[in-house]
Amino acid sequence: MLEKKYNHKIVEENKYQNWKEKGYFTSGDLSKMPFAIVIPPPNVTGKLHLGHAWDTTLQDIIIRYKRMDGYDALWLPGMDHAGIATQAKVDKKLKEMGVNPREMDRDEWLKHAWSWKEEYAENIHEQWAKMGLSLDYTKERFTLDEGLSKAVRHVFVTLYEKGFIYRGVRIINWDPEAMTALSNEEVIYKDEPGAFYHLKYYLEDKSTYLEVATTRPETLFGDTAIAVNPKDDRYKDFIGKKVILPIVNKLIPIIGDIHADPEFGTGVVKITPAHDPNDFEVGNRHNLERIVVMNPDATMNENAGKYAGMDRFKCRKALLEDLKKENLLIKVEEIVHSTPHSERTDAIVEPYLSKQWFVKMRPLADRVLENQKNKDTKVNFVPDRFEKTMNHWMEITYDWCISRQLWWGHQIPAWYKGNEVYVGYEAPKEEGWVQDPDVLDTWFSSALWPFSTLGWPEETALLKRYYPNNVLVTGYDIIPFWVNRMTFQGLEFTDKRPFKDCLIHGLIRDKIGRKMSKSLGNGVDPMDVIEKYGCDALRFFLATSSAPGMDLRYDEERVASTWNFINKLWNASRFVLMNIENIKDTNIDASTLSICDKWILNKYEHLIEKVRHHMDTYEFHVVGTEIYNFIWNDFCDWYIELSKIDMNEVSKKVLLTVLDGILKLLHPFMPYVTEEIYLMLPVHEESIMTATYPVVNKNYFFDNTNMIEEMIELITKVRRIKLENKIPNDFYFVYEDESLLPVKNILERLLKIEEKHFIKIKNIDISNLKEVPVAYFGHTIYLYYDGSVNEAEEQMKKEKEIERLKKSIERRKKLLANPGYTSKAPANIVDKERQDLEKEEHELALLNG
RNA sequence: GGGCGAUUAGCUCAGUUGGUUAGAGCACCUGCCUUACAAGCAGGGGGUCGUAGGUUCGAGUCCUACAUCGCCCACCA
Repeated sequence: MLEKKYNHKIVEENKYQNWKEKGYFTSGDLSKMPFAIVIPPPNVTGKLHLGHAWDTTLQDIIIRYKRMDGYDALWLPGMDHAGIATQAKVDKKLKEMGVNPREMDRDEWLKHAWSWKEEYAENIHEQWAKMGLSLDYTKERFTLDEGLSKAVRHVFVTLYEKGFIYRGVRIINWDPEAMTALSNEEVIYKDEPGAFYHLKYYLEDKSTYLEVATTRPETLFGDTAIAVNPKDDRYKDFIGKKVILPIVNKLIPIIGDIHADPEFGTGVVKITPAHDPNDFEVGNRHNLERIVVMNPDATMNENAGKYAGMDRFKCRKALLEDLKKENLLIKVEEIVHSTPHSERTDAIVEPYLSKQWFVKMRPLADRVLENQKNKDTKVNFVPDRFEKTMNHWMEITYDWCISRQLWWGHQIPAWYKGNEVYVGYEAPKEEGWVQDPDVLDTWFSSALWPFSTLGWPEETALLKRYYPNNVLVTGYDIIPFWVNRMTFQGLEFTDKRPFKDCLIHGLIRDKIGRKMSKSLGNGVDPMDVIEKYGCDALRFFLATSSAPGMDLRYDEERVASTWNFINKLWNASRFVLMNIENIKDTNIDASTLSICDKWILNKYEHLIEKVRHHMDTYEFHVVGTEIYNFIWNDFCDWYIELSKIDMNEVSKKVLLTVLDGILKLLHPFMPYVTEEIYLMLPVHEESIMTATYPVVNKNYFFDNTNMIEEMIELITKVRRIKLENKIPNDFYFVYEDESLLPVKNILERLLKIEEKHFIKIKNIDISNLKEVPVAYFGHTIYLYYDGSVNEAEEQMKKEKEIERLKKSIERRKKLLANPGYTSKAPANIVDKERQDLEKEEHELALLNG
């Protein structure tokens, strides 16, 4: 027998290990239709947070549903080496141990990194298990494993040979802390207070000066021109003359270039081609020299003269002092401007001239845009508005900087010998070739994940069977980094979309809507939630608390209320199990069903229909609401109560049928508690995981169960009247016609009517008692009771009710008199309106006596 | 500057192709320890759906404008 209260700790113990050992998570049954999802590989940098819990819960729900529904369901697990993030963590750890990681041998450093990876991978495995995720571990991959590395090399070499990968000197985003290049997507702009420094650039003859406004004065050592707009009347005559670069005291030209916006600042802009992407372009147009003024760690280099060796911000301060002394600083205008930060280290990113590897994006992006026009081959975003996010990115994207000055990652398969470059799978045989020390952007390998994990570039059986994947589930914040790149690489290398559907969810926030972050200290560890409320409660909460694509606020009260729901299910199951011990099957002769049995079976079959539909459209919040309402309101509040009145073999089988079904419907959401209860049913499979997802049984569609709905309305109404009028329990229930006799027992029980007080109207003289007529669906019953109190109060209530009915009746009559309504609205809607009108007229007539 | 989302009960959120009296959880009020469950049961109160127009027989839902909040992208000398 079940415990009286649901205990998630006992229920969740040992089940995962058992499922895993029995091989329920393993895909590969070729007799079934394939269905595949690859997990978004978490970084091996730390603990999984609630966002991961949400993302993986959604996937597990889909995969468990499909598996029970007869598919060969593959959910492929894996992790991401997360280049810059992991390297930063490993470095930090080494520094804490008193070691300077940059002075280490690369191979020695990598040993530390791999042991870090092993440690964190184990943590992640433990957390996946706690979450109950039905991952096929036999196919687990890691982005740095041999097969995936081979895929990465193949892609690099192929794109290089096609001319889609090139090496060049460009302005890139430089992270001076991690000392590596970054892609645009890895730069986060934050509004921060700063200043516009207005400087004097004197003309060669010192006759006058031009006022230049800059936010980064320390880059002036790299100035090789100043620019004005050729159409700017204030300055156009200066074009071709020269100015004296402050402090440096060398001459640089004044050029005319449209980059200078007459509306912005002073209209005069200093040009620093090696430290600004726009200036770089200007420099190209005017053949300007590029002078790099900083070292990779963002200290000033020898081109900064006496400031060499200073940090860029210390240099700024010192330089401003000197400018002031020389009377070259006009003013300091305080402004707020957006400052680029590194996503991983938060260091202020320096636009930096540097030789890097790039992917030429235009042809790859155009192919995606073209493919999205074909509804049979495009990636279907859910909700579909997120397609715009991808398409917009494809329209404006420019070349992707893929080289990173790191050790943790796929080393670039390029070798140099003098000025010669070789790109290939293996090092050239001859002596003297040196491999590029850089590694590839983490996202370069992640972009191949849907197919590289299945053995590509080999034409493996797995690839043929599970590619394209059926659905990818991720948050909208990852679309630019990952979804977009998987899509163009998928199309380029497999000629197919990587996945048919892309289910997008939002971000998880704290109770007052803030992003969860370490600095705010508002993060919630899913393992703590599981400890307190259980995995099933957390999963159901996460999956059903928001509409697709919307953000989700973590609210512990709601998790607690989910726990209550599970407890309700637990106790309903307890009741059923207590009553069906002798039942051996669920075979029911339909002719023996009572009207109550029919009523619940009919509702149950319609539930299956709705649930399947919303599961297929990923509307898990609707599924949750439907199941919740069915279990709590229909099954527990009514059917179980009704079944107590006349418990028999048939109703026992109905109880079992419905319980069995709701456990299966709930299993994808709540794997543990459903398994626990399911295995106690008198009829069951080896595990609920191997049971079949409920299919609609049309034999249990009944269209004549309205009587139960009417009875429920009557009971509710009488209960209310009893409570409102303080009617004592020895009241009389008086009926006029005999339509209620079939449910006499039910009424007596649920309304607590004494048997001898359930009477036909003429049978007894109760004229000394107070009478309350109750109308329901065209019929009337009367309550008689000793009610000498509250005469005035009741009269008021009665008048209020009459007023309400009159208004409502008037509204309905007006509506039904409107030919536009009756001719255009659907017939069933109009009929309902007529019926409701009749009902209300009947009620009004009663109240008016 | 471009795009997207949100605005519904005290709080957190749902609301399917428009169907006319807008739902849930939590909180609140009343009455109950009824033999599955008091973390429960039986009832109840509470919203002019951000504002202003429009389309329609009918608008929370569709259109236009505006407001407030948030996010993304671009720019930022």
